[in-house]
Amino acid sequence: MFSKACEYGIKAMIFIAHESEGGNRVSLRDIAGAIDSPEAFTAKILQQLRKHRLLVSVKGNTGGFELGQRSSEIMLARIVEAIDGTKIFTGCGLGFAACSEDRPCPIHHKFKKVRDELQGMLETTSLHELSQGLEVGLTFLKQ
Amino acid sequence: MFSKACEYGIKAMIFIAHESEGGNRVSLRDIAGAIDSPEAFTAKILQQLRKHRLLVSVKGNTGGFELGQRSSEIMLARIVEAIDGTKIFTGCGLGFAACSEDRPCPIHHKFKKVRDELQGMLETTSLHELSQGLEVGLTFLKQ
DNA sequence: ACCTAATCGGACAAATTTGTCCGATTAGAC
DNA sequence: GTCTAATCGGACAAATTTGTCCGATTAGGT
Repeated sequence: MFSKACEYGIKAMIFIAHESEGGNRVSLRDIAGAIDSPEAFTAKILQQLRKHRLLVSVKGNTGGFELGQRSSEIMLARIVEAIDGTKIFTGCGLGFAACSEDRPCPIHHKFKKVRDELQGMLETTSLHELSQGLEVGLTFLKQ
Repeated sequence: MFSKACEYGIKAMIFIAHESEGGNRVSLRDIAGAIDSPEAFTAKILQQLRKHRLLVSVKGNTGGFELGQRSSEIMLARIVEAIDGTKIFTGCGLGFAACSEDRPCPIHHKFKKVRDELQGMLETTSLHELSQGLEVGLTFLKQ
């Protein structure tokens, strides 16, 4: 469904949101440790998120990452878009570039319904909401 | 969403269903031509589908492929399963192997809802239904 | 000034997915 | 029997995704 990079990206953003409720900056090492991801690979993904302004980074001795906006304003859809692009929201289920209402593939209408529900879910779920689940111990970022 | 192999597999099965309404056998060459797929790669995918009894193949001069069951009995879910496995139906949105109701990842509940709708769609959509759209010119296997 | 701990970026490596090639086998048509 | 057109299977190649390494830069602490 999502790429590995996107999975790491979502986990990282949730962790950063959770840790920086009090405005704390988080280091790459802490992030990779918290979400069990390869550090160098995670760094690449955080760079992508920074370029999309979802993160702010600070270099130097006490540097690290913070959210680029308030956690309640960052929706999952923005993270997925930044890493995997919009194909998951708009792409054809059978991979056609020009599949459309006018010239639909055989599964177009049925697939669109599911795709739209996925997009709706991602567009309405904020990091704030997800970090709260962590806070109260209802959900987990590690297994 | 689906792998390229799975996309080809679905297209191929819809085409075979459509062509063999009258019991006609279809050659690999015809299939790959009809769905614009690389012939040798498509052959591998058809072998997988045959091993899962979704197809029957006949070797020799007048050989080719036919459906292993009636088109109304073959649901999309069986094809996806045969090629991509069941991870798309049961897998965690963040990639955890042991994500569950007991120890859910942060997006577990919201993701499960979408995943279940996808599965429901695939479980209730038959090849017969899809080949009818082709027949009346409402849908297309090529662009 | 120097040390240290952090991000940044480019080049590289490994793994997976996608795609190709070719020889072996099969069976119908003549 | 021979020719031909088809599937079958294994080895290989290309492309993409995932992951690693390392040197450069940055800035705080002493």
